[in-house]
Amino acid sequence: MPYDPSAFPPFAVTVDLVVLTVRKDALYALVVRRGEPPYQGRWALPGGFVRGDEGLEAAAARELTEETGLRSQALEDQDAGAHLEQLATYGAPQRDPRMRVVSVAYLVLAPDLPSPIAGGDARSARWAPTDTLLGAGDGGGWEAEQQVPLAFDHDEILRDGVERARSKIEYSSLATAFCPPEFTVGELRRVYEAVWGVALDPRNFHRKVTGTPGFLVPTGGTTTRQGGRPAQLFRAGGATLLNPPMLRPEV
Amino acid sequence: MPYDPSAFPPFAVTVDLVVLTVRKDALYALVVRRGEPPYQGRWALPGGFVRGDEGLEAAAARELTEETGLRSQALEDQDAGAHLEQLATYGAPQRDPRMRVVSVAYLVLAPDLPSPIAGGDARSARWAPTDTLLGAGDGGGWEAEQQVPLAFDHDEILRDGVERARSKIEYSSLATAFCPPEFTVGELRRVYEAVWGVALDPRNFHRKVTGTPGFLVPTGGTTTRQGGRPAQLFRAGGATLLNPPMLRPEV
DNA sequence: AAAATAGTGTCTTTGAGACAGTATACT
DNA sequence: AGTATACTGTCTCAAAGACACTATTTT
Repeated sequence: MPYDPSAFPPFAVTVDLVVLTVRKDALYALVVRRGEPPYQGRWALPGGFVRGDEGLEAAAARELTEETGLRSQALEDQDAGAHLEQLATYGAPQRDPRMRVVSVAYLVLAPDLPSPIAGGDARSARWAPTDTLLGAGDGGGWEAEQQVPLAFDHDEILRDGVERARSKIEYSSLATAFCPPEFTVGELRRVYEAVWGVALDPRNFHRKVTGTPGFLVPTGGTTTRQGGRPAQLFRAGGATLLNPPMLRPEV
Repeated sequence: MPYDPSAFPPFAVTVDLVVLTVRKDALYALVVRRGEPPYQGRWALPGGFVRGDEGLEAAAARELTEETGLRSQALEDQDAGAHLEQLATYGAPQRDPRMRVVSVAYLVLAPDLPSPIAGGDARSARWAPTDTLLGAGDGGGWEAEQQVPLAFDHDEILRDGVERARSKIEYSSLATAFCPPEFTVGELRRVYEAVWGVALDPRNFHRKVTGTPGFLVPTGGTTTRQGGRPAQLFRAGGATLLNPPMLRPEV
């Protein structure tokens, strides 16, 4: 089979973003309302075309900034900015009725933002609980939620993104990407509880997370923003892989 | 930013395959020799264009069959056929000097084949140790191996594929994909040792692997193909996720 | 007999999970 | 005082790793 560069079918390539955050003890995803057909009026994941001279991750970072005002952090860069990683690529022949589109999905983990969506059109973008978006409220049906599935195959993409986030916080320190730069052990625990949808023992969690080398670095400060006894403040340590890992209960 | 389907830059979309197998206690990858420029004469990962009416995984399975004669197993299907899963997508603007190409890489785990490459051109395809291909023989340099890097960004893709295989056999039963339909505990252990590049205690490995529910099912037969006391034969059990996982030493 | 591989048993250490109990804030 | 959150200590159980020992084959 010779490699014939002149005889290839043309594709459109897009990036779609699964932007997750934790608020009100639940996992939320960013969705935008579609203004044109197909799926006009339906909610969809933010995304757009990759430009002709632009890398895939650059396109994802650009869309992220355009839609949320968030800056993604380079993989090396610590602090400041959301975590961005490639999720998977979706290219079923009929996933877009107009033409052949291959979409490279990216996963973004961001701290809860004071201003919900900066830079975007507030009427056409919102944070929605992933449980609601995926129709898990009740038997898995959409009807009970009076909610309609996301456009295109975005339900599948979102489901894959949520599952990736759930498993990655087990063996990496990525849960800190959902937290502000300084956070308490209790706040980190609520991130795990929201993402996994389980309750964790606060005492064992505290002992485990502070005992894992490189995970947390105390900043010296304390806070009482949760009420109760003042809690020590931490920032993310240098470790990216956790050893031992955080184990998800009930497996 | 309106969604304008008429104004998208055209891309070529290809699939590239990281086909891994274990032979002679080492991890091998399938590479093909390029017949035309660019990178003429260099080794590359097998792959090709996605057709206009073809899904991505279908394209990967088709290329796999064309290059190796292997059939991939559907995700549901057990037995027979190699494991195939999406790895990642590579789309740097200049990764192909001729045009803009986005390549969706797939990872294939296959048992060692009696006939190295069935169906392909034997002179232009071969199995090569991943260590050699990645220049890990010696300080990471290519010179010592008298070997040249793979074409395009295929070194990066291969490295990602090997790393994915290494981590997936930890918490899934995928190591059995490297084994024939019936295999012994010792053969399975040699797979782990080859993929991870470490030595494992045969006794603890045996106790652990036979004690993990759903991992192995005894077939009743025995074999002495390894010499020594006859070993029980097993086939892969239904479990895909291992609990507890196999832990990679020295982490 | 010697060597090789298969398989079992036993001990020690580590870590997960349950949970008692103490510390320090707010109401 | 009562309650909420933070943190420490202790116990038990499960599993990992080290390794002695037995079993059954080939050379």
